This record gives sequence, structure tokens and C-alpha cells, in this order.
Amino acid sequence: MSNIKLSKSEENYLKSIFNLSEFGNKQVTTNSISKILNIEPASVTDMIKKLSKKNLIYHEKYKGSTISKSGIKIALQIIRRHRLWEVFLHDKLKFKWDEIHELAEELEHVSSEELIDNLDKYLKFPKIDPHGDPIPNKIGEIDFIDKISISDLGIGEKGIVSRIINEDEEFFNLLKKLKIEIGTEIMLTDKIEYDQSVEILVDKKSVIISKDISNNIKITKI
Amino acid sequence: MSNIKLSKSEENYLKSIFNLSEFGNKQVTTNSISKILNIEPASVTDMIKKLSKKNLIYHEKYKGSTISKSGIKIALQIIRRHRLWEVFLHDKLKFKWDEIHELAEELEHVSSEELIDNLDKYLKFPKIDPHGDPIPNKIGEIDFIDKISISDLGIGEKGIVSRIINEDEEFFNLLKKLKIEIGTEIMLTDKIEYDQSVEILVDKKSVIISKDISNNIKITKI
DNA sequence: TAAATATTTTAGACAAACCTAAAAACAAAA
DNA sequence: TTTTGTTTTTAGGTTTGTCTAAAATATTTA
Repeated sequence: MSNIKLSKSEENYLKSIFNLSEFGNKQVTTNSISKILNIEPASVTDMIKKLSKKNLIYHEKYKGSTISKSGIKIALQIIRRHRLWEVFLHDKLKFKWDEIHELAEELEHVSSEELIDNLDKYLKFPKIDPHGDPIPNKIGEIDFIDKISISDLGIGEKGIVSRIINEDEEFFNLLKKLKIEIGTEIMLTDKIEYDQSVEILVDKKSVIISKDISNNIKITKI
Repeated sequence: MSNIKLSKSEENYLKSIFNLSEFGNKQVTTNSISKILNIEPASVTDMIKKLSKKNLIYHEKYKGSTISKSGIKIALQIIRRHRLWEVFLHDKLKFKWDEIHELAEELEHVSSEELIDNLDKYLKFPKIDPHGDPIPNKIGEIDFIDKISISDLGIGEKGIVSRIINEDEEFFNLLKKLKIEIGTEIMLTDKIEYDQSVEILVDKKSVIISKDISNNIKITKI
């Protein structure tokens, strides 16, 4: 196995390229990487050359970049580390849902396979992180779960909240107020045609939420 | 309070200078820093200039460096992070005694006061790390405990093992065999004049250990 | 105390990861 | 299809933290 130790920067680029590529299926533009990482396009070009030389991505001048097999593999390991640290920060250190991302962003670069495996074991091999995102296992496999939006339910159908897309603090506070979190059971009771709001039953209470809110809450149908 | 964010390198230098200075009481030579960090003296001089400009150390050309009050404060925070991570790695992730140092060396640079305070709380505010070294509290205070060597005991006197100096694996294995670890009660039963070996009682068994071994095991008299 | 040796600093270079400004390639619109 | 605008790359520069070689200073020893 290629066990090249990457720098923190290289890891961040690779993770971003992977995230933008939709599991390696899409070409990624230099500009999009630049925007995500807040780094000038010229600098991104430099790094693209570097990652290309290491065969972690393929690059066609002026066209875009595609992440390679080995690139995906490494990206998944970085994501694994990130999400396991998030579980630790949330479940053990009692950090709030919206505070863990930034810290995990740092911790994910402490790369020791043994450290991550022991952490995984200690956390009892969690399958999802506190945001509901799946955690790749040691060999990079991910449990894909069919995730739909609340509004995809039919009237009378039920689901379990499995992922929150929007990570802003205000959205977090709204969910707190609504008593919605990962694992909460929800039933759709009505759809309002006018603006596509939906009426849902949570914690025995009925509330109407806007289309935008419901789109940011992913569920697993039950 | 001066809340300058230091780089990983700056932190490592500061920590080394503090460790060499015996709690700020000794001037530290450029060469000694160079040896500890495995960095050429010329590079050390560069960093010394940088840390001096930030008033974390005082430097007299060709003479040596002294760590400042604010330098000590920061160094103690770095040491605090290091030792808390060591407790976590040892107690929670079940890493062995001799594996934790290297990992903590990385983790200590993830600097978030809240992270460390929450970790501290989670670990129930430990006073010592797995090597028996005291952990500075939030404001940098250290519990100084009188530590003496086994051979400083009189015949018939008892002590609790509180620190292991030598961190080599062989030494670690020896201690395992002798059933000696942090917290073990020991009684000195005889002193052998010939080579200054000592006879001790551990775990109801009597053993004779060499002067060198006994010097590497610090205890608290009881 | 003068010569030899060791330590420390200066000078100049280099790699990594950024930057700005300008040139080149591509895409869109007139 | 030419012009205009956008994206990407190239060229050259900066900072951080390192290096080597040589000069300056301090220390040891004969």
C-alpha cells in the first residue's frame, strides 16, 4: 500500500476535491476548490500539480481535476478521522453539535492509524457522526442509507431524522426549539400546497415547517 | 492577557527551553536546544530571535537564553495539554505507557482552551500523567510533590512509586516483570554497600535492584 | 596568556504554501 | 465569428522554518 505521509494542506485539498467530486464521479474545477478552501486559484493550481505528481488526482489543463482511486482512499480515511473525532467531542467531551466541526478539522490531521482504530473501538464503532453523516470504516467502506427529505414523505408516513444539512448555529437553535435531533421520529401529517410547507408531528406536537427547513432535515423512512 | 497564537515550531521550542531551564531558573544554551530538538544550532538562533521579539524569552548574544514569565505560562499550558492527552491515550484508548508520548506530541498542538478544559473534566481532573509527571492546572499551577529515589529511603521505610524517569521500552518491560508501576507501594528492606544495590519488597516479594534501576524510579515517602 | 577548540551567530539558500499581476485558454454574447 | 468576459495558468514574490558554510565570540588547555 502507498503509505505516503501527506501534509495538512495536501490533506485538506484532497478532502475538498473528494467532497466536490461526488464520490469521484465528477470533474472538479480549480475555482470551486479555491472558494471552498478560501485560497487563491493560482495557489490551487500549484497544489493540483503537486497532487497530480503523486497520482492522487488527474488533471487536464484548463479543464479540471478528477480524484484517483488512491486519492479517494486517502480522502475517506481523513473523513473517517474527522467524523470519529466529532463523535468523541460530542458524546464524551459534551461539546455542542455546532462546535465540533472546527475542532475535528484540527484533530483529523493527527494521523496515526492505531490512534484512530483505538478511538473507533473506544467509541464502540459508531456508524454515524453527530451530524448524521456516515463514518467510513477502517477499509473505507461507507454505509449508504437512503436519505430523503421530510417533504418526500407521503401523508401519514413516518421517518427517523438521520442527517442535518445546515450546520449554522441559528438552524441548530431552531431544531432545539422544535425538539428535533438525530434519531427523532417524525410523521408527516399534511402538505401545504401554497408554499410547500409541511405539517409534521414531533414529540406528540404538531408544527408547520417551511420548505427550506424541511429540505435541510434528512430522514430514513420507517 | 497576551493571547498570541504560536506555531507548532514555536511551541516546541518554548517547551524545550522551559524543560531545560528547570522552571525558569537556569540559562539555556543554544546547543542544548539544538540537541533536544534535533535542529541545527544556526536554526535555533533564528528561532531564539523570534521568541525574543515576542518577549517569551530573553537572549544575551553568545551567552544563552532565559525563559520569561509569559513564556513559562505558555510552556505550562503546552505541558498541560500534552499530559492530559497522555492520560486520555493511556486510560481511555488503552495505549501502552511507552506509546503515548509520541502521539501526545502531536495532539498537544491542537490548541483550544475549551477542548483541553473539557478533556480535563472528562478525565476527572487528573493530577498526574501515566509517567507520574504532574499536570499543570488551568492557571498553570503544579502540585509539587517531594520526589526521592528508592535509594533515599532508610531501611524499613515505605514509598509509593510516583514517577518513572527512563522511558525506554526495555525499562518498561523490566518494570512490568517487577510488577512496579505508578502507585505501587514499595518498602526498602536492605542496602547493599558493595554496589549500592537495594533490596526492596514489592507485591509481597523481595527483590534486589541495581543502583541504576532504583535511580530511575522516583517515589513519595509514606 | 596565547593557541587550540568549541560554541554561537551571520550570511546566503531552499522547500512549502501561500500571494499578486499578467498572460493564456476557454466560454458566452453580440 | 469576432468581441467580451471568465477561468485557469504562469511568472515572480513573501514568509516560515529549516539547512550549510563561514565568521565571530567564548572557553579550555598547554
